[in-house]
Amino acid sequence: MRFLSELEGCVLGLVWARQPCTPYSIRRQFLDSPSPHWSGSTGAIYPLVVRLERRRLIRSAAYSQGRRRSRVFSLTPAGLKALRRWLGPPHSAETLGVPSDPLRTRLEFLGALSEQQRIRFLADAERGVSAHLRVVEQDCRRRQREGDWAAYLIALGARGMLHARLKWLRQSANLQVAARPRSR
Amino acid sequence: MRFLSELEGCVLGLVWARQPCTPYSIRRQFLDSPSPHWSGSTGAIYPLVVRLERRRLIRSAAYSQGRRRSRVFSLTPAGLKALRRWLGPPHSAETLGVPSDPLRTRLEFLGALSEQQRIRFLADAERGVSAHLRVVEQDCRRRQREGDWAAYLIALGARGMLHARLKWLRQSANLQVAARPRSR
DNA sequence: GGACACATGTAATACGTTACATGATTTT
DNA sequence: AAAATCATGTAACGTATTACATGTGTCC
Repeated sequence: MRFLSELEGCVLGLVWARQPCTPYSIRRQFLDSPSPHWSGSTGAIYPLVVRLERRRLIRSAAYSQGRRRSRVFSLTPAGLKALRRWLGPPHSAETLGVPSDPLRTRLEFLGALSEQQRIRFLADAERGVSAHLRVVEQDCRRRQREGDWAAYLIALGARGMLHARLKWLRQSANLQVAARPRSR
Repeated sequence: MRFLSELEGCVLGLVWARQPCTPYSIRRQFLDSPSPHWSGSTGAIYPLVVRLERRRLIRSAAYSQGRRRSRVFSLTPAGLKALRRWLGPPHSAETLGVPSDPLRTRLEFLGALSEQQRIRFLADAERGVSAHLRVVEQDCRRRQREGDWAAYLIALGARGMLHARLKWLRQSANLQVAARPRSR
């Protein structure tokens, strides 16, 4: 019984949540997601659902609308079991550990910029994160109104993360990173 | 002038920060990093530095210690330019957007667990994140003492993110996700 | 001097991305 | 009817991971 990758687990979860559903509706979720981590590219999704079906974690039923023919997926009992196992507990260190953050990665090398560039780096980042935060906050309120609690919690998590990031960026600016010339 | 990937930019930054340095010392950074995002596997690092050298972003000098022979890398002017370009500003949407979080991904499908499992999920996550937070906080204090401001800021960022996550997990538990049976 | 970690790689494998291809449906 | 979009794929490509291979230094 092999482990599921992040993407596999996520797709399995999406099938669980909206079964029966077409492969495209799964893909749509990734395309519409505000998180840019997965592109939801065709070359990722279509082969993946084939793999999941071969492993008997999902099964498909023929489905057609008008002249267009497709199929809809649903979870098998083994699929539900695999999903639960993937979800945890227990949680792995990769799940619990510090999530990666491209902005944090970059800040480590801020010293490679000129002082002026550093100031612009931080200002641009703060502006950009603020903008994203506003979008997520709106999303948050919408989901709360709609009463979909799972979606609301996810939005809350995203909001908290952006909020923490923004606070941290301001802290960084205050700590006068800009005051430490170290350009080489 | 092609764009740098995350890993390429990061490695370039590491070379910038510690030049002249051996490929292994680069790899060491990933192996020792508390963030589990990149494994620092040999098959990733060694071919990557070769690529960077072929693109004339870094250059190597022969170097030997005793009977063991190796090479040390340093940034070329083009490499510094590429690093600065990768760092930004301007920042891309992928850099600024909501960072991915395996825990958040999983929470979306919490309804697939039984109520008891959900409670354990949240408790286990809270415990695990707390443990990580303590480690990061200690790291934070150490770096502050050592006076390496760049490293301190990174640790602060990691701490803030874990802190936000923990707060969110408690919020989630309080919002009684556990009270919504939706198992299928 | 044998065991083990250090240091540097290569090969097989897996998988996500981009680009391309194709037919159905909707819009103009 | 032409154009755009929806929906479903396949192929080529790049690259990160694991596993394997090899030689050096250190420790008992």
